[in-house]
Amino acid sequence: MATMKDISKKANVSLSTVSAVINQSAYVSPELTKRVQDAIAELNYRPNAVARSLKKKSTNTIGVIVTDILNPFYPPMIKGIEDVAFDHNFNVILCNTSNEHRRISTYLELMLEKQIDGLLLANIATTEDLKEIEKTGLKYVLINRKPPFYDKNFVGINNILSTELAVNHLVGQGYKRIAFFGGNLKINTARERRSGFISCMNQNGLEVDPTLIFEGEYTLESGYTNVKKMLKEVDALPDAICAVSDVVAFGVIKGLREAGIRVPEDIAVIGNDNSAFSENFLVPLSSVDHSTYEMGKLSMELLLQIIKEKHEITPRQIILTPSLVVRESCGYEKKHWVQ
Amino acid sequence: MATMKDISKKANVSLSTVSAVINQSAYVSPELTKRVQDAIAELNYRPNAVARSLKKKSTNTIGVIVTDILNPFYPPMIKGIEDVAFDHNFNVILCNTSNEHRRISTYLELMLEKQIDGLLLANIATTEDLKEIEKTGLKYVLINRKPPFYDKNFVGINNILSTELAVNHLVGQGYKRIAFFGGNLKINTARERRSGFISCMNQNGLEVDPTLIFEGEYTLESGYTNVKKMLKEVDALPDAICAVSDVVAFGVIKGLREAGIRVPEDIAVIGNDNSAFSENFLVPLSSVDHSTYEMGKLSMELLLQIIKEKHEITPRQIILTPSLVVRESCGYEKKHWVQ
DNA sequence: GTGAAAGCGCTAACAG
DNA sequence: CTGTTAGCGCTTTCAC
Repeated sequence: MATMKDISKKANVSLSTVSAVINQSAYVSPELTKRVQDAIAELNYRPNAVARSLKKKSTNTIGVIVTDILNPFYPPMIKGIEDVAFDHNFNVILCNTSNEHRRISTYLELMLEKQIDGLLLANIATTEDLKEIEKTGLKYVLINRKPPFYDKNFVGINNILSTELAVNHLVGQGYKRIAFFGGNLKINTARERRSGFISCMNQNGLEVDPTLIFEGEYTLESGYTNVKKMLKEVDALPDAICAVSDVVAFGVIKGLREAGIRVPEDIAVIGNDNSAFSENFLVPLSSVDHSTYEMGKLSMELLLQIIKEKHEITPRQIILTPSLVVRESCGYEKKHWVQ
Repeated sequence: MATMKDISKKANVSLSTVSAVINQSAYVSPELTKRVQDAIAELNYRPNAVARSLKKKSTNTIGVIVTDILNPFYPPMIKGIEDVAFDHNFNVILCNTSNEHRRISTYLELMLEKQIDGLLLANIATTEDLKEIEKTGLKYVLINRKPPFYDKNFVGINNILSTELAVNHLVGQGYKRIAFFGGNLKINTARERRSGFISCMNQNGLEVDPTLIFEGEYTLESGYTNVKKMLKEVDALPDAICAVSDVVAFGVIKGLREAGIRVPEDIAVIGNDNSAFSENFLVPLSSVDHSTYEMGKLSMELLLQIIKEKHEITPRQIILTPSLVVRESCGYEKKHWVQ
């Protein structure tokens, strides 16, 4: 691999002149410029980014940590991140914890050693995790979930509104006895969506039956086991189910079907987050779109800003607005009866 | 950020002693070792990987280039790559071309400048692309697709066998008039799957009707438009359709359903590659699994070997064996009538 | 405007 | 076994 030195010899100029034409950081006479450029072309020279990084103390590289790339929630987000990174000549190092929480520390150390310029983290929900991140001193922004009282850089969605949209759709379709299949209440999104559900039910003058509120995880299994539990324990089944996320809704529908209960004919189901799988799920799932691609984009843009600012910039929290996506799982026709 | 120099001062030893304990590259007396370790802990020192890389000319970083991370084909592969990278303290830089072919060149340059140790590329099918890759001089392995006459490092699947498995399943279910919805014949996998189809039909003593062989792309749209075309132009519809990939099968099924044709009651459909979407597709899709996670893992392991070898290692091509996955789209019960 | 020289943080000879 | 030293390839003052 040719180096700057080779170029300077070949072009018969000094190192700093070569540097100046490469970085356009100072005026260089046309003749010298051309000589340098020719030499670069001739030797097929490419600047060595690691040497440059060592000197400049910046790598044009960011890390992104996600819990499970197999979860359809992430690919659009990652794509969003990567797209703006590409436009700014940044590279992204992908860290997939595979839900092994302890991998995070290892990744953090590796990133630190690699001198990345910033970090994007999806679904950090606990104060302990946050502490570990803060300890690195890296610039970062959190995506989607956040620890309690977190007031720094963040991009996420209006979770309360997301369940309100879901509930209102259900109510609009004529459903009244609505169950909620929630997530782990240690996670802010689960708490917010749950409270959105309750307040929206109230606002619609609907009673919320506490035996129809389930806690769980953001997994298909959780939806599945909870629905089985409901089928066994609850006397009066709901006529609709509002799930905290699409994967949970998937589990719900699978459980329902296994029990011979039809969706939406017998029970309607609505998801939340509009995963890529939902459009063509066994029964096309009505959901609430979270524009995760946009989340990825915005978080990367925010991070770029933070990186570029010399002085501490005042934190920004970007909260996106979700939107309803009507498909078939809440009864496509029923709508018309009601309105 | 503390440097080795800080450590050496604090511990009152020389730089090389510090280096020796960090890299365990030479014997250091227990006392000195301890003094160094204490200093490291006290100053919260982390070695600077970019300085090390500059010196060692190796970055413990690899790049992976994929065409579209939104395609469910990739996440398992990426996970496989990332998992073995993690185990070897390597980081992976993700490059998503978003199907913009020209992005490849930019990524290649960026990677080169960043001095990555190796490159993994999924779905490179043309000689031109290959040339560009070769020009970088980087160590690399190709995944899934390969250009004509390519004889270097590669990991993929036995494509011929994959369609044979599909056809045999169809035949076993009692179907005889079978259509093939293929891919772009510029791509080796499409060619191989097509020839697997034809030869397997022959071996089963079945006629292949040329009007029932379609060329297309590896997209949902392609399956959809081709099936519409078939419905319009073909007099005697097939009783089964063998699709070149799962997304193509998705398009086929959507088109069929729109036309009021039931799957599998009226026409059976089988996919190929068993995407994550297939299990819970509108009608659970029978398919042929390609173990893409395994492909990712093996390709990364191969790349690691290549990187470590001093001298040119003889190329290896790893061809995985696909396996049939029976779900509902080929008639679950029919099986029993036939056998 | 151009060139010489110092140094980013680390590794690896090489002496001692 | 420990310490000194010379770079890795680049950027950036600072003289000229």
